[in-house]
Amino acid sequence: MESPPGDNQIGPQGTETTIREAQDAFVASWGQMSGAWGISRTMAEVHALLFVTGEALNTDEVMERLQISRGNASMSLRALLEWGIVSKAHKRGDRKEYFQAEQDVWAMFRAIVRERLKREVEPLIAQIHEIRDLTGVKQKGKADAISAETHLHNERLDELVDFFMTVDQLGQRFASPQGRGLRVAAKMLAKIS
Amino acid sequence: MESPPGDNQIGPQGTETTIREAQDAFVASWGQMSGAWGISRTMAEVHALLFVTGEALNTDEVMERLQISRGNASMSLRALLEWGIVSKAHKRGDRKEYFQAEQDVWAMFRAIVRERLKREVEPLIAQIHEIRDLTGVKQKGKADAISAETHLHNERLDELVDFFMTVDQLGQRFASPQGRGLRVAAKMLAKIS
DNA sequence: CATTGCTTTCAGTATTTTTTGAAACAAATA
DNA sequence: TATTTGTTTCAAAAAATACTGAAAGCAATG
Repeated sequence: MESPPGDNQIGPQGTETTIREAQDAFVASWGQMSGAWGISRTMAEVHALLFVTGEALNTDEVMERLQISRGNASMSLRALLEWGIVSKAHKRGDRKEYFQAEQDVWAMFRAIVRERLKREVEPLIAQIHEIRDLTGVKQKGKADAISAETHLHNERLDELVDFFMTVDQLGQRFASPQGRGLRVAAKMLAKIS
Repeated sequence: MESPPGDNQIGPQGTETTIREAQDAFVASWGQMSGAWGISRTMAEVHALLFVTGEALNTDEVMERLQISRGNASMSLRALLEWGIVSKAHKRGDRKEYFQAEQDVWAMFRAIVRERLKREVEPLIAQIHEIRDLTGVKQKGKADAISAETHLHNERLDELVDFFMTVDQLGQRFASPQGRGLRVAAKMLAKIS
């Protein structure tokens, strides 16, 4: 069970324990980000585990490896399915359901962008629009009898809506399946000094 | 004190109460997003209030308007200062400190991007690098005696680091003061059908 | 259609995060 | 330097969130 001391490098002997250590470290790192990402620690950890092992695991394997309850594992896996970054798999001769993470990093982030637009950006746009209507519907024509204060208020909200609509459109483009092209564009853009 | 019924439109009479309603609605909407954004509800609400009023407010005004404690207001304001989206202001003849939100929406999001890169992306890159080193430092040369499993593991982490480094570079560009140009680029990119 | 194997749900519990409020601190004025 | 005014800190309390485990649900097999 114990690995030879000082053996944390490549080679036939220590490989498996080292990989597992690396996987655990990755799960912990990913899990730490959960707060900033607005998801639960477990959800991030389950995703990290599936991603870093690259395997299709069943609920019991996830429970065992992360030491979490069945309910927690089940809910986290379902949430990951809803985000579209984990999919179901089946093994012949096995009635269990297996789960595997999207392995293409860019595809994974496209799914996340798609989902965040749907859950955050688009509802916000709708809500700000409603709020905007409280102080007079947008109208290019006459400058009406609007107080200066109201005018500034309206401008602030309009700018915000405008920003989020731009983000939404850019995001949609990135998130679309054809968005693959953007990967190249992004890498080029990022490198140009 | 009471506004004429049915008067939620423009005009001298109901303007002030309507603006306040709109502001409160905005504060509530923004506050709802706090969870997804990984910040506390109060912090989002304080920011929303400063942004939507466009005024420089002092701690007491914020406490009163949002019905929160002094400690909470103080901590939220400091956090917003650290994010760089709220700044201090002083009024002559007044010893209180006033706080005002960045009003330029694009500048505000540049600050947020800058901060998230620093707090999330860059530490993640460093950590994944460390984890990557557990299973052999990146070396283009010889393909060594590495197991297929280790090889795949390494490839997964390398892809991830590569992705985050691209995001970091793109983000830096957007977040830089010269990133103003990107605003135009983004709007154009978003519109091209 | 009863049984078995597996998954989901959810009320109760535990944990984590956020908020409060009062004391300590700091800075300006008398 | 004492006093007054304003800000920050932080232990304790409250609130929100996440997790557990057992029961209910569902579907495949005998």
